Amino acid sequence: MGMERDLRKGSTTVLILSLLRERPMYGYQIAKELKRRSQDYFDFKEGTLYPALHRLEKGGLVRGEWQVVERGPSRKYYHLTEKGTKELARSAREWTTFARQLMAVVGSNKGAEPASA
Amino acid sequence: MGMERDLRKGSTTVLILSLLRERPMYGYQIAKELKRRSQDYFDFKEGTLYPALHRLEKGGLVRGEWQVVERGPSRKYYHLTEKGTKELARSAREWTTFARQLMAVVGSNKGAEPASA
DNA sequence: CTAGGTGTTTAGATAGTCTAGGTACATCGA
DNA sequence: TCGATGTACCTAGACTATCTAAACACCTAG
Repeated sequence: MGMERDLRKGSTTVLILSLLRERPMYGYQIAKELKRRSQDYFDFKEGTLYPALHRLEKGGLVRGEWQVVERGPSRKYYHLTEKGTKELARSAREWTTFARQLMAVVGSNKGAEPASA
Repeated sequence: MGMERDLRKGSTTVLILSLLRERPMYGYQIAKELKRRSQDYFDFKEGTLYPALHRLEKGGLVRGEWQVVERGPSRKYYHLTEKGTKELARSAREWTTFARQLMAVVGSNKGAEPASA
């Protein structure tokens, strides 16, 4: 029923901003790094990643700069703007609240015995 | 940028199933109960709730039965099916994993000082 | 009489994600 | 040499969950 897909919706932004907080990165690198850190749990598709980066740049949260490399395709390095830093703080709080609220309701349904027979 | 909206995407199903695990409920009741328990944090809109219930029923996760009330509109009570119980267990695990993975990356960006100036 | 609460339904708009294609070049194995 | 794979970016179109906003029907309180 495509739930794995939707539960990730909206998390893309905060994940990207979180990585960029550490240092500037280019798109391909962001995807690889995220995959590595999560042991393959997060695996950004290009159709998700690049539009997201463009959206963020348009919104003024990141700024991208092309950088030519000796061998291989040029890379577009993105870094956080001041606005992006603030947005990261805001959305990190928001996700924390959301996760807490969700878990308060979902609670311990992991075992999933029906409540009453 | 509409993030509050998207972070809720996909959580609707697991929230509904979680409530129905306790006892059968009708749509309006689900919305009110969820709002109450979360101190207004969750506030299902009708355009989200009812299509979701229909989707779940179509998918065989819940079954609805009309019940006539003395005074006031009839109510459609939904209860978990066996399939729904299993799906609840699965998606609860999934959300837990997701929340853990997300927090591992987002970590403590709540304070949001840039990593290196 | 009117406003608001109960209770369900749905058409249409919005928007983030995925599929799947493209471009371009380098490297490695057969 | 040829093909597959990896790097690195871009995007059109489809999909779909959510929201807005309307409708319908009844009840109660002011």
